[in-house]
Amino acid sequence: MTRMGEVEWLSDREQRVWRSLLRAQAGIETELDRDLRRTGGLTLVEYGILVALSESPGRRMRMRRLAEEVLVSKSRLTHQISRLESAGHVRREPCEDDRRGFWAVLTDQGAETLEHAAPGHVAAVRGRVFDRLSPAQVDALGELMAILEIDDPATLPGPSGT
Amino acid sequence: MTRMGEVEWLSDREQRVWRSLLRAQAGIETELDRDLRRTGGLTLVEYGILVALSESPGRRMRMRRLAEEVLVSKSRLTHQISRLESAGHVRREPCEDDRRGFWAVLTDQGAETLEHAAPGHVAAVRGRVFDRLSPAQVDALGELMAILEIDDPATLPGPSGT
DNA sequence: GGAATGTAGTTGAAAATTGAACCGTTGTTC
DNA sequence: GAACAACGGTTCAATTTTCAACTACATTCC
Repeated sequence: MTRMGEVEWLSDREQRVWRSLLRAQAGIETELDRDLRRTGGLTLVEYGILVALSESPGRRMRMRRLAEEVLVSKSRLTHQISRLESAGHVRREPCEDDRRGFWAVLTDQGAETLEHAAPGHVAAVRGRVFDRLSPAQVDALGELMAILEIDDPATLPGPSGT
Repeated sequence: MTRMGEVEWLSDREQRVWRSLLRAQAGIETELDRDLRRTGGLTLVEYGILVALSESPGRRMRMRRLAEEVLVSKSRLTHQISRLESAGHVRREPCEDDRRGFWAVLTDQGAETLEHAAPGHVAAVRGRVFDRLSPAQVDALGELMAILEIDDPATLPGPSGT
């Protein structure tokens, strides 16, 4: 079907699906971000960082790990944490057993901010996504996103898998 | 179910789906952007702009309309177009019948750049999305994204609709 | 026709992001 | 144990994005 040098174009159907996907993506992100910023005083990424920390043992996480968790570059995380630090939401602590490393630690104030922001954000997520879907559709969405979130196409089951 | 002042939290299932969604979103965007930048010398947004123009009659579009089409702010579009203009991909033309307005016009060079970038990008989209899904799954994805791309929850059919 | 109001698009400065270069530490290899 | 690669994290400069004015034209309404 696909020959060397030839590229199989997207079908009309795929084209439409792809554009819907892009629009849905953009819409969800910008709306939730705007909402969260307004009601909770946080960015979507900042929120993600605080959540990750709050769920981690000792409310702390190494920078590298945290960067992977929230899917941002090392550099960006450094800046992000600096801002959160000067806002009092996070504190940096040197790592005992690896003197290159630092812990990003959620402060009480940060936890408070998070708890304050969470209900509104959850409501927004519901309104933007889950309230629109039947349970079956949520399942379908979960299945699809599980496939699409994987970076490496090699480790995949599925139609092209066998 | 939902009482005043109370917020219904996400179920475990929803939580997992939500995180998958976020990761899939981020993964798709950053990977396709990186790829497109490397092989085509364009940003995902720039690509979107050129595509929109190429498909519009006269290869041109008013700024406002274009901004809506590619889902960026007016301001950002101005800058974006300025860059594309100084790269020779786009040209601005004053609008005859509305002297406030401008056309963003795709140049031949821009069209060429686009055509050169497209195959690689399409291949990347395939690899990142469609090759991983069965036709039935593509249909399901399309249905879901069609629901989620809509901004205004009011104009919705669906489970909460009646 | 003229005052008010809305719309198209730009500007400019502040803030955020990127990417490469960098520093100090850790791990590995011989 | 010395040399060297790899890692964790920051820094700096360049680029991009954002947000709030702002200009100029268009539209409305009396």
